[in-house]
Amino acid sequence: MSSSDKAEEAAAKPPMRDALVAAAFQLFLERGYEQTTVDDIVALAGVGRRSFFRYFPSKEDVVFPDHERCLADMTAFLAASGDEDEPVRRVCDAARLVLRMYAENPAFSVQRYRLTKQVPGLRAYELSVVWRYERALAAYLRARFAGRPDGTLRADVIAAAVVAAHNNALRSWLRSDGKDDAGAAVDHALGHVQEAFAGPAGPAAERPAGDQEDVVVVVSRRGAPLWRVVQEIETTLARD
Amino acid sequence: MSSSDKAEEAAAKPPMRDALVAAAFQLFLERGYEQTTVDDIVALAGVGRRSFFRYFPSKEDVVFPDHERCLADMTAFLAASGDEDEPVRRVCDAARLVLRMYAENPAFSVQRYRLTKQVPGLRAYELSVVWRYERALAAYLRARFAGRPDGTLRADVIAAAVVAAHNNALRSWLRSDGKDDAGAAVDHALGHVQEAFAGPAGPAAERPAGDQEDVVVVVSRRGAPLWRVVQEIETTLARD
DNA sequence: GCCGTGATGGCACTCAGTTCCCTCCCGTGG
DNA sequence: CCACGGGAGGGAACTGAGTGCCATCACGGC
Repeated sequence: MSSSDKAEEAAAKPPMRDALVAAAFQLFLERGYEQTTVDDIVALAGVGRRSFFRYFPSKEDVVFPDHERCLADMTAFLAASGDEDEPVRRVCDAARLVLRMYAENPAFSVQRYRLTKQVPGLRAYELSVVWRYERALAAYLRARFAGRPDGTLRADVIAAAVVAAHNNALRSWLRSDGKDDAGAAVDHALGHVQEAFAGPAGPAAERPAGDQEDVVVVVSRRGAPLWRVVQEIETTLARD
Repeated sequence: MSSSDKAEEAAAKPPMRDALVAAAFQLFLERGYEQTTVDDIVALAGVGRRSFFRYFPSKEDVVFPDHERCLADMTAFLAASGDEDEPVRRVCDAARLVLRMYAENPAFSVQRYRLTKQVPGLRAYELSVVWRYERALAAYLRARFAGRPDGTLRADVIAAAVVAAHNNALRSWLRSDGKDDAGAAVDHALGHVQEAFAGPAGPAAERPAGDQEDVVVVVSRRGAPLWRVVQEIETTLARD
């Protein structure tokens, strides 16, 4: 048996880390997050209290054991992108990396979602994690939009919109207990964002289908005098 | 002197609360946030330790003493809005309430900005505050978009974009030490968001210059496929 | 056999936040 | 004038997260 333990340890780099996560979630689901102390966790895992804080900087970190790696993956993904890509599409693909991480362990993700939904402290921690993703996306877009007027503004807004769309789809998937098609939901949500931000500052995004006409649509309500419509068209075209 | 103290106490509802904020910021600026303990603050303010936690649920709260009131103002503002308003414009105006709060005390806001920029714990706390603003905006938009396809998605994305644009302008104003024109910067930033989201579900905002004729102008950005343009016309005419 | 290194356990400490109880002040009613 | 009550503040003691320091143990090289 000792040899099999040895093999398991060799397979998984940090057996202790996984044991702590398992023990922590068992207790969190039994008694709740705040009713569980770090001493409880290390007692169940059979390790010393000090070792817990060697693997997790804080009690909250044990709830999000793989976000650090995912964040590193995202920054690497963005850093490895060439200049030929459409930036908005690129950050949408980066966001899909996060979804993939959630989808790798649906049961775990759903459990964690239920926890974070009801524990304010965990919600706050999750916000700081999401914020780091958003800043990674924004930094990439800022670099791509550098020099453009309102480049940083545009970068920040698009990053926030991408994160919000991703989270909207992710949460509805989590609420479905992982039954829905997460990939399709995120694709759909990110599609809306790409539509909204495809044009104004980028060198025209290639549309998936259709042509690249410069389209201005003017809809006049019933009863508007024609000269007003013309005026609207003129002022609209004068802008930008 | 005791009578003057009495007068001061009568003037400001919570003299103790203000004294704690003043003492806290004095020490935070002297030694830094993490190097200042709650005991230091109450010692300088000359009050008991227990009283600190009577006024502020946590040490972080003393850094954001007026956000609770501002959040209440925003929810009241949104709740008091009639159905005739353009929702996107309405949430932009709600966001301006936050800017106004910052602009009321420029020196204080700049000091706080410098603190939150370098203390991770305060940044995390600020994120949770901002998140509550964003949820208030999103809840309003969700109610307004109820029934529309992808209504909640659109609400979440717009709320996130509005908050991001507001924060972008706010931060650049804070970095200028309160010298720039904060109102103009925020107007400009929010204008971009309104432009980006004027189309798909809400008819465009009325142009700033010009009168209020019944003319609705929908601008579809260059590069939009023709089927999208047709869809815009249909949905715009279908409403109202 | 000796030593350096890295992983772990254990102990004591700081500090945030809470609980419980005390005192003081002030107004009110007898 | 006094008794009473309630609210604001003070203070001791406690819990629990997170840290620093050191002892221990396993392992591999010499």
